[in-house]
Amino acid sequence: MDHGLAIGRAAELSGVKVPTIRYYEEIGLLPALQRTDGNRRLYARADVDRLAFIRHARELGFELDAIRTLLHLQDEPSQPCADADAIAKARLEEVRRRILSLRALEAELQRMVEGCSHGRVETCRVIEILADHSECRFHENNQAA
Amino acid sequence: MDHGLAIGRAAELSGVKVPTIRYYEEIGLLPALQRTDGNRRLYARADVDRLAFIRHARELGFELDAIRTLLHLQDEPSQPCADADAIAKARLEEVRRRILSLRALEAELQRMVEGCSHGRVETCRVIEILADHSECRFHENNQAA
DNA sequence: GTTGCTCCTCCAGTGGCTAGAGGTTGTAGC
DNA sequence: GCTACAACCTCTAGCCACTGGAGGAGCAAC
Repeated sequence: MDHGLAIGRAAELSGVKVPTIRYYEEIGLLPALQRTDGNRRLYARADVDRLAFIRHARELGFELDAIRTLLHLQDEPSQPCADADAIAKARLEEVRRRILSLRALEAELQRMVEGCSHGRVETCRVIEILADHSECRFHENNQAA
Repeated sequence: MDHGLAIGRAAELSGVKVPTIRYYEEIGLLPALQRTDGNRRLYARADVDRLAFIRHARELGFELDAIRTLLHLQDEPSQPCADADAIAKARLEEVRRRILSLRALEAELQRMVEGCSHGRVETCRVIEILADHSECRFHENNQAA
Protein backbone atom coordinates (compact mmCIF):
# COMPACT_ATOMS: atom_id res chain seq x y z
CA MET A 1 0.00 0.00 0.00
CA ASP A 2 1.59 3.22 -1.15
CA HIS A 3 0.82 6.30 0.88
CA GLY A 4 -1.71 8.58 -0.70
CA LEU A 5 -5.43 8.32 -1.34
CA ALA A 6 -7.22 7.26 -4.47
CA ILE A 7 -9.39 9.82 -6.20
CA GLY A 8 -12.60 8.18 -4.99
CA ARG A 9 -11.49 8.42 -1.38
CA ALA A 10 -10.36 12.02 -1.87
CA ALA A 11 -13.80 12.75 -3.33
CA GLU A 12 -15.51 11.21 -0.30
CA LEU A 13 -13.36 13.10 2.17
CA SER A 14 -13.49 16.46 0.45
CA GLY A 15 -17.07 16.34 -0.78
CA VAL A 16 -15.97 17.16 -4.31
CA LYS A 17 -17.08 14.71 -6.98
CA VAL A 18 -14.56 12.61 -8.86
CA PRO A 19 -15.00 14.17 -12.32
CA THR A 20 -14.94 17.61 -10.74
CA ILE A 21 -11.62 16.86 -9.08
CA ARG A 22 -10.17 15.86 -12.42
CA TYR A 23 -11.60 19.02 -13.91
CA TYR A 24 -9.96 21.16 -11.24
CA GLU A 25 -6.64 19.53 -11.98
CA GLU A 26 -7.12 20.13 -15.69
CA ILE A 27 -7.69 23.85 -15.22
CA GLY A 28 -4.74 24.13 -12.87
CA LEU A 29 -6.57 24.66 -9.61
CA LEU A 30 -4.79 21.66 -8.17
CA PRO A 31 -1.09 21.17 -8.77
CA ALA A 32 0.03 18.21 -10.86
CA LEU A 33 -0.27 15.11 -8.79
CA GLN A 34 1.77 12.08 -8.06
CA ARG A 35 0.65 8.95 -9.84
CA THR A 36 0.99 5.29 -9.06
CA ASP A 37 2.80 2.93 -11.40
CA GLY A 38 -0.59 2.16 -12.85
CA ASN A 39 -1.15 5.85 -13.63
CA ARG A 40 -3.65 6.51 -10.89
CA ARG A 41 -3.75 9.82 -9.10
CA LEU A 42 -2.56 9.89 -5.50
CA TYR A 43 -3.87 12.45 -3.08
CA ALA A 44 -2.15 13.60 0.09
CA ARG A 45 -4.03 15.10 3.02
CA ALA A 46 -2.98 18.56 1.87
CA ASP A 47 -4.67 17.95 -1.47
CA VAL A 48 -7.87 16.90 0.25
CA ASP A 49 -7.74 20.06 2.37
CA ARG A 50 -7.30 22.11 -0.76
CA LEU A 51 -10.31 20.43 -2.30
CA ALA A 52 -12.39 21.10 0.79
CA PHE A 53 -11.28 24.72 0.66
CA ILE A 54 -12.40 24.97 -2.95
CA ARG A 55 -15.68 23.28 -2.20
CA HIS A 56 -16.44 25.58 0.67
CA ALA A 57 -15.59 28.63 -1.41
CA ARG A 58 -17.80 27.36 -4.24
CA GLU A 59 -20.66 26.88 -1.79
CA LEU A 60 -20.19 30.48 -0.82
CA GLY A 61 -20.54 31.38 -4.47
CA PHE A 62 -16.98 32.42 -5.24
CA GLU A 63 -15.98 31.98 -8.85
CA LEU A 64 -13.11 29.69 -9.70
CA ASP A 65 -10.95 32.65 -10.64
CA ALA A 66 -11.47 34.22 -7.23
CA ILE A 67 -10.74 30.87 -5.64
CA ARG A 68 -7.54 30.64 -7.61
CA THR A 69 -6.44 33.92 -6.06
CA LEU A 70 -7.50 32.82 -2.58
CA LEU A 71 -5.51 29.62 -2.99
CA HIS A 72 -2.42 31.56 -4.01
CA LEU A 73 -2.85 33.68 -0.90
CA GLN A 74 -3.24 30.61 1.24
CA ASP A 75 0.02 29.31 -0.16
CA GLU A 76 1.87 32.42 0.99
CA PRO A 77 0.74 33.20 4.51
CA SER A 78 3.18 36.08 4.96
CA GLN A 79 1.42 38.15 2.32
CA PRO A 80 -0.95 40.88 3.43
CA CYS A 81 -4.52 39.67 3.34
CA ALA A 82 -5.97 42.76 1.72
CA ASP A 83 -6.68 40.86 -1.48
CA ALA A 84 -8.57 38.13 0.31
CA ASP A 85 -10.48 40.79 2.19
CA ALA A 86 -11.36 42.56 -1.03
CA ILE A 87 -12.55 39.38 -2.68
CA ALA A 88 -14.76 38.51 0.27
CA LYS A 89 -16.12 42.04 0.47
CA ALA A 90 -16.93 42.10 -3.22
CA ARG A 91 -18.74 38.80 -2.85
CA LEU A 92 -20.65 40.11 0.15
CA GLU A 93 -21.77 43.15 -1.80
CA GLU A 94 -22.81 40.93 -4.68
CA VAL A 95 -24.84 38.73 -2.36
CA ARG A 96 -26.55 41.74 -0.84
CA ARG A 97 -27.46 43.15 -4.21
CA ARG A 98 -28.78 39.78 -5.21
CA ILE A 99 -30.92 39.52 -2.11
CA LEU A 100 -32.46 42.92 -2.80
CA SER A 101 -33.11 41.96 -6.37
CA LEU A 102 -34.64 38.66 -5.37
CA ARG A 103 -36.91 40.33 -2.88
CA ALA A 104 -38.31 42.58 -5.57
CA LEU A 105 -38.71 39.51 -7.69
CA GLU A 106 -40.47 37.66 -4.92
CA ALA A 107 -42.97 40.49 -4.57
CA GLU A 108 -43.63 40.51 -8.28
CA LEU A 109 -44.16 36.77 -8.42
CA GLN A 110 -46.36 36.94 -5.38
CA ARG A 111 -48.48 39.53 -7.12
CA MET A 112 -48.74 37.28 -10.15
CA VAL A 113 -49.72 34.22 -8.18
CA GLU A 114 -52.24 36.08 -6.04
CA GLY A 115 -53.78 37.61 -9.14
CA CYS A 116 -54.42 34.23 -10.69
CA SER A 117 -58.11 33.70 -11.16
CA HIS A 118 -57.70 29.93 -11.35
CA GLY A 119 -59.79 30.20 -14.45
CA ARG A 120 -58.89 30.62 -18.11
CA VAL A 121 -55.68 32.02 -19.46
CA GLU A 122 -57.53 34.99 -20.95
CA THR A 123 -58.25 36.37 -17.50
CA CYS A 124 -55.05 35.15 -15.87
CA ARG A 125 -52.85 37.73 -14.25
CA VAL A 126 -49.79 35.54 -14.54
CA ILE A 127 -49.75 35.74 -18.30
CA GLU A 128 -50.99 39.28 -18.32
CA ILE A 129 -48.29 40.61 -16.06
CA LEU A 130 -45.66 38.82 -18.07
CA ALA A 131 -47.02 40.34 -21.24
CA ASP A 132 -47.18 43.86 -19.87
CA HIS A 133 -43.85 44.83 -18.48
CA SER A 134 -44.92 48.43 -17.90
CA GLU A 135 -47.10 47.23 -15.06
CA CYS A 136 -44.18 45.53 -13.39
CA ARG A 137 -42.77 46.66 -10.09
CA PHE A 138 -39.62 44.73 -10.63
CA HIS A 139 -37.40 47.05 -12.63
CA GLU A 140 -33.84 46.15 -11.97
CA ASN A 141 -31.35 45.46 -14.67
CA ASN A 142 -30.50 42.41 -12.79
CA GLN A 143 -29.30 38.93 -13.07
CA ALA A 144 -32.47 37.66 -11.57
CA ALA A 145 -31.69 34.00 -11.13
CA MET B 1 -40.83 50.40 -47.45
CA ASP B 2 -42.29 47.02 -46.61
CA HIS B 3 -44.32 46.73 -43.42
CA GLY B 4 -42.45 45.05 -40.64
CA LEU B 5 -39.49 46.00 -38.53
CA ALA B 6 -35.85 45.12 -39.01
CA ILE B 7 -34.22 43.03 -36.35
CA GLY B 8 -32.32 45.98 -34.93
CA ARG B 9 -35.52 47.93 -34.40
CA ALA B 10 -37.23 44.90 -32.88
CA ALA B 11 -34.27 44.59 -30.52
CA GLU B 12 -34.59 48.21 -29.49
CA LEU B 13 -38.31 47.99 -28.92
CA SER B 14 -38.29 44.68 -27.09
CA GLY B 15 -35.08 45.13 -25.14
CA VAL B 16 -33.76 41.79 -26.39
CA LYS B 17 -30.37 41.90 -28.09
CA VAL B 18 -30.04 41.11 -31.76
CA PRO B 19 -28.04 37.87 -31.48
CA THR B 20 -30.36 36.73 -28.71
CA ILE B 21 -33.37 37.25 -30.95
CA ARG B 22 -31.78 35.11 -33.63
CA TYR B 23 -30.98 32.54 -30.98
CA TYR B 24 -34.61 32.43 -29.84
CA GLU B 25 -35.70 31.87 -33.39
CA GLU B 26 -33.15 29.09 -33.78
CA ILE B 27 -34.43 27.21 -30.75
CA GLY B 28 -38.03 27.65 -31.82
CA LEU B 29 -39.18 30.16 -29.24
CA LEU B 30 -40.24 32.48 -32.03
CA PRO B 31 -42.11 31.13 -35.05
CA ALA B 32 -40.36 31.24 -38.40
CA LEU B 33 -40.40 34.76 -39.66
CA GLN B 34 -41.12 36.53 -42.87
CA ARG B 35 -38.09 37.68 -44.77
CA THR B 36 -37.50 40.47 -47.25
CA ASP B 37 -36.25 39.77 -50.77
CA GLY B 38 -32.80 40.44 -49.42
CA ASN B 39 -33.26 37.70 -46.78
CA ARG B 40 -33.68 40.03 -43.84
CA ARG B 41 -36.00 39.14 -41.00
CA LEU B 42 -39.18 41.16 -40.67
CA TYR B 43 -40.86 41.62 -37.31
CA ALA B 44 -44.50 42.49 -36.75
CA ARG B 45 -45.77 44.16 -33.59
CA ALA B 46 -46.93 40.78 -32.31
CA ASP B 47 -43.39 39.46 -32.59
CA VAL B 48 -42.04 42.37 -30.63
CA ASP B 49 -44.66 41.77 -27.95
CA ARG B 50 -43.63 38.15 -27.81
CA LEU B 51 -40.02 39.17 -27.37
CA ALA B 52 -40.92 41.57 -24.60
CA PHE B 53 -42.87 38.79 -22.93
CA ILE B 54 -39.83 36.53 -23.09
CA ARG B 55 -37.55 39.23 -21.80
CA HIS B 56 -39.78 39.98 -18.88
CA ALA B 57 -40.06 36.32 -18.00
CA ARG B 58 -36.27 35.93 -18.25
CA GLU B 59 -35.83 38.89 -15.91
CA LEU B 60 -38.07 37.09 -13.49
CA GLY B 61 -35.75 34.12 -13.76
CA PHE B 62 -37.97 31.73 -15.67
CA GLU B 63 -36.10 29.17 -17.72
CA LEU B 64 -36.59 29.06 -21.45
CA ASP B 65 -38.49 25.81 -21.18
CA ALA B 66 -40.95 27.33 -18.74
CA ILE B 67 -41.27 30.33 -21.02
CA ARG B 68 -42.01 28.03 -23.92
CA THR B 69 -44.94 26.63 -21.96
CA LEU B 70 -46.12 30.08 -20.95
CA LEU B 71 -46.02 31.18 -24.58
CA HIS B 72 -48.11 28.20 -25.63
CA LEU B 73 -50.63 29.13 -22.97
CA GLN B 74 -50.68 32.71 -24.14
CA ASP B 75 -51.44 31.47 -27.63
CA GLU B 76 -54.53 29.64 -26.41
CA PRO B 77 -56.41 31.95 -24.06
CA SER B 78 -59.33 29.60 -23.59
CA GLN B 79 -57.17 27.03 -21.82
CA PRO B 80 -57.30 26.83 -18.04
CA CYS B 81 -54.44 28.73 -16.50
CA ALA B 82 -53.52 26.13 -13.90
CA ASP B 83 -50.26 25.40 -15.69
CA ALA B 84 -49.22 29.03 -15.72
CA ASP B 85 -50.15 29.26 -12.09
CA ALA B 86 -48.07 26.20 -11.25
CA ILE B 87 -45.05 27.53 -13.10
CA ALA B 88 -45.25 30.87 -11.34
CA LYS B 89 -45.72 29.22 -7.97
CA ALA B 90 -42.76 26.94 -8.49
CA ARG B 91 -40.65 29.92 -9.42
CA LEU B 92 -41.84 31.79 -6.35
CA GLU B 93 -40.86 28.90 -4.13
CA GLU B 94 -37.50 28.72 -5.80
CA VAL B 95 -36.92 32.41 -5.24
CA ARG B 96 -37.86 32.13 -1.59
CA ARG B 97 -35.52 29.22 -1.04
CA ARG B 98 -32.79 31.16 -2.75
CA ILE B 99 -33.35 34.19 -0.56
CA LEU B 100 -33.06 32.07 2.56
CA SER B 101 -29.92 30.49 1.28
CA LEU B 102 -28.40 33.83 0.35
CA ARG B 103 -29.18 35.25 3.76
CA ALA B 104 -27.22 32.46 5.43
CA LEU B 105 -24.48 33.13 2.94
CA GLU B 106 -24.54 36.82 3.70
CA ALA B 107 -24.10 36.12 7.40
CA GLU B 108 -21.17 33.82 6.71
CA LEU B 109 -19.43 36.32 4.46
CA GLN B 110 -20.10 39.06 6.97
CA ARG B 111 -18.42 36.98 9.61
CA MET B 112 -15.45 36.45 7.34
CA VAL B 113 -15.07 40.09 6.50
CA GLU B 114 -15.47 41.24 10.09
CA GLY B 115 -12.90 38.73 11.21
CA CYS B 116 -10.28 40.07 8.86
CA SER B 117 -7.36 41.40 10.79
CA HIS B 118 -6.21 43.57 7.88
CA GLY B 119 -2.84 42.01 8.47
CA ARG B 120 -1.14 38.97 7.05
CA VAL B 121 -2.81 36.00 5.49
CA GLU B 122 -1.61 33.75 8.30
CA THR B 123 -3.92 35.47 10.77
CA CYS B 124 -6.71 36.18 8.29
CA ARG B 125 -10.13 34.85 9.14
CA VAL B 126 -11.23 34.96 5.52
CA ILE B 127 -8.79 32.27 4.48
CA GLU B 128 -9.16 30.42 7.73
CA ILE B 129 -12.91 30.15 7.54
CA LEU B 130 -12.71 29.00 3.97
CA ALA B 131 -10.21 26.34 4.95
CA ASP B 132 -12.24 25.08 7.87
CA HIS B 133 -15.69 24.20 6.77
CA SER B 134 -16.62 22.71 10.12
CA GLU B 135 -16.70 26.19 11.58
CA CYS B 136 -19.15 27.34 8.99
CA ARG B 137 -22.69 28.37 9.82
CA PHE B 138 -23.72 28.09 6.22
CA HIS B 139 -24.62 24.46 5.73
CA GLU B 140 -27.08 24.19 2.92
CA ASN B 141 -26.65 21.88 0.02
CA ASN B 142 -27.47 24.82 -2.05
CA GLN B 143 -26.91 26.47 -5.30
CA ALA B 144 -25.43 29.46 -3.59
CA ALA B 145 -24.94 31.84 -6.48
C1' DG C 1 -20.00 54.92 -56.91
C1' DT C 2 -18.52 54.63 -52.67
C1' DT C 3 -18.86 54.97 -47.82
C1' DG C 4 -20.57 52.98 -43.88
C1' DC C 5 -24.18 50.91 -41.46
C1' DT C 6 -27.06 46.98 -40.75
C1' DC C 7 -27.93 42.61 -41.77
C1' DC C 8 -26.84 37.53 -43.00
C1' DT C 9 -24.75 32.69 -41.74
C1' DC C 10 -21.67 29.87 -39.40
C1' DC C 11 -18.59 28.67 -35.88
C1' DA C 12 -16.35 29.01 -31.38
C1' DG C 13 -16.32 30.29 -26.60
C1' DT C 14 -18.19 31.30 -21.79
C1' DG C 15 -18.55 28.80 -16.61
C1' DG C 16 -18.58 24.93 -14.10
C1' DC C 17 -19.32 21.11 -14.46
C1' DT C 18 -21.68 16.26 -16.04
C1' DA C 19 -22.15 12.08 -18.72
C1' DG C 20 -20.71 8.57 -21.73
C1' DA C 21 -17.64 5.51 -24.59
C1' DG C 22 -14.10 2.48 -24.50
C1' DG C 23 -10.09 0.85 -22.34
C1' DT C 24 -6.82 -0.34 -18.11
C1' DT C 25 -5.73 -1.45 -13.26
C1' DG C 26 -6.46 -3.38 -8.90
C1' DT C 27 -8.65 -6.54 -5.73
C1' DA C 28 -11.48 -10.19 -3.69
C1' DG C 29 -13.09 -14.74 -3.95
C1' DC C 30 -12.63 -19.35 -5.63
C1' DG D 1 -3.90 -18.69 -11.30
C1' DC D 2 -8.34 -17.23 -12.95
C1' DT D 3 -12.37 -14.63 -13.10
C1' DA D 4 -15.53 -11.06 -11.97
C1' DC D 5 -16.18 -6.58 -10.93
C1' DA D 6 -15.30 -2.06 -9.07
C1' DA D 7 -12.67 1.81 -9.61
C1' DC D 8 -9.75 4.09 -12.33
C1' DC D 9 -7.89 6.19 -16.91
C1' DT D 10 -8.44 9.43 -21.30
C1' DC D 11 -11.11 11.73 -24.53
C1' DT D 12 -15.11 13.75 -26.30
C1' DA D 13 -19.53 15.85 -26.24
C1' DG D 14 -23.30 18.07 -23.85
C1' DC D 15 -25.70 21.28 -20.58
C1' DC D 16 -27.83 26.51 -20.28
C1' DA D 17 -28.50 30.81 -22.30
C1' DC D 18 -26.32 33.30 -24.49
C1' DT D 19 -22.06 36.29 -26.62
C1' DG D 20 -18.62 37.45 -29.97
C1' DG D 21 -16.17 37.26 -34.21
C1' DA D 22 -15.18 36.26 -39.16
C1' DG D 23 -16.41 37.01 -43.60
C1' DG D 24 -19.75 38.37 -46.76
C1' DA D 25 -24.27 40.65 -48.68
C1' DG D 26 -27.76 44.35 -48.72
C1' DC D 27 -29.18 48.97 -48.51
C1' DA D 28 -29.50 54.18 -47.84
C1' DA D 29 -27.29 58.59 -48.24
C1' DC D 30 -24.14 61.58 -50.30
